[in-house]
Amino acid sequence: MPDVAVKLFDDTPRFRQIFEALREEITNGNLAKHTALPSERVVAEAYNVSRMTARRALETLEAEGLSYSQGRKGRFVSPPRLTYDISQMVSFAADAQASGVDLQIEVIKAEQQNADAKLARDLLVQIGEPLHAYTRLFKNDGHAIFIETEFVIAARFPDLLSYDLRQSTTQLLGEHFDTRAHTGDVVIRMRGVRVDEAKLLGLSANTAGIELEQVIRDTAGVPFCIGRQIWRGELAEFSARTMVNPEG
Amino acid sequence: MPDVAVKLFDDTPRFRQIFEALREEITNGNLAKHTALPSERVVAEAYNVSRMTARRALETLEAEGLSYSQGRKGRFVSPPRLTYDISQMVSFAADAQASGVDLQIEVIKAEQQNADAKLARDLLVQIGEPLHAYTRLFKNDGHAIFIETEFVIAARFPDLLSYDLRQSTTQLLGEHFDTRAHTGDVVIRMRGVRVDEAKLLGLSANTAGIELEQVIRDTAGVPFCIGRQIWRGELAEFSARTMVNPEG
DNA sequence: AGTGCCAACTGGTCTATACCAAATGATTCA
DNA sequence: TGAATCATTTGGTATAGACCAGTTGGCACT
Repeated sequence: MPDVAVKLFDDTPRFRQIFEALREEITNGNLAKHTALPSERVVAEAYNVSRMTARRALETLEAEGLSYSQGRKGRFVSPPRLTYDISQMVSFAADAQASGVDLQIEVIKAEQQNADAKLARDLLVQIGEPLHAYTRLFKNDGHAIFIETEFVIAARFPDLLSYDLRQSTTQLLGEHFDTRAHTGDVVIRMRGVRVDEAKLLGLSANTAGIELEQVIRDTAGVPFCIGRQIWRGELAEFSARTMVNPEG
Repeated sequence: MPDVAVKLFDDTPRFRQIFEALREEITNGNLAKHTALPSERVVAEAYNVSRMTARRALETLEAEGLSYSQGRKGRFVSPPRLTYDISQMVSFAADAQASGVDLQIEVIKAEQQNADAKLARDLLVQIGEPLHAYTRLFKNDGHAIFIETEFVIAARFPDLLSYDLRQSTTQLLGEHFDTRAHTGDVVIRMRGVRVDEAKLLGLSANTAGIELEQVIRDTAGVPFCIGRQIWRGELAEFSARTMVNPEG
């Protein structure tokens, strides 16, 4: 009766033992990235537990960022994290492509909107001001990593939406509208992803992600772009260089 | 048969409907922060579902950062997020106290360690170099928000551990060792909390938190302190000011 | 008034089962 | 060759029970 023996000498939860065993497999490098993990039912039988316990173990892997779920397709080994340097005002797209990351951009939506109270405040415009709003899905190796929605003042960049948005918009605005990003404010927080976001990112609802809000200003200090990103939390990390404010 | 009627016209999962109902209660302001939420069994009976489904709804609240669990004490309404400005090199402690946040610092551990490979690299010292290592738990209103472990070069700050560590160490190092933080590198990522961290933070294992790693340098550009923080993700957000690098 | 104990909570873990819908893959038919 | 079909496998949701171990509050005894 090996099961009983285990329980006598190890009171860590069963699901956690299984989780640790699976984690070993991944971190050892036995399983390459994007490899399929055993299914809930297979794990349940292999470790002689109920499916719910096996599921728990697999979900814990996901919480640790070691695997990701593709709905009813199965679970897969996560690739290593991407790093996004937020203290440089280059866009993630430009940055990633420069360092050889295989990046795809998919335009989900592009439309004209009117500024709500929050957008108006951040962009220093009146409520109701027409804005271009476009949402794009960023993928690495064909796997979704984050969704970004950007808002720019339509009057300043009239025909922006007629350009191909599957590229760095920082570059687009620089080349065609002579507007260069100079300073910005960033806020990073963890939050649960919404249902629609979860669908695009290919993860189950009720998972947490990292939200990144950016206000971008030109050389005159005038804000011209608001960006809101929601990242798969396990696939990214954000770096910054900081400095004591010289004026105190 | 109201249950059937609901199911006919709303196919969102039952646990999600309950979650949304509970969320309403909180965001409406009907429930003050740190108020106890109904228990799993109470919710189960109130909504006529099994306990596991009620549990699921309550866990979703937690994932959204709207509540926190205190183990077998119950679940409670979360307070609003704290903001930590990472682009200023003032410590969170100094910053928080200046803006009137009720902050308590608890020293968990303080000891001498030898630098491992990673610490040695970041601090520009030899592997094995003696370091002061101290771990502190930061609380707001009596509720844990993050754990910080700092590593400083022992030779440079010989009797640091004899001071009261329940204060901003940035200030401590400035006052007693004439060392001022000038530049730094920060990395932010989401990750699952470890079992020991979960215990200190008062949350269940397998939850995700935000890790913040800092390298702090003096006015000469020499690194003298490594800080590693793990935050309750739902209780914080991190802001930064960014700027295009003038030298390109 | 204090103390210690016990019963009634709480969440944490786990089993065994069930049905659904999406995805997959093999088979069959045109 | 190509398209439609169907059984299998997948994760998602849900039920109804069970036992355990911390927490709490009241009750009885000092």
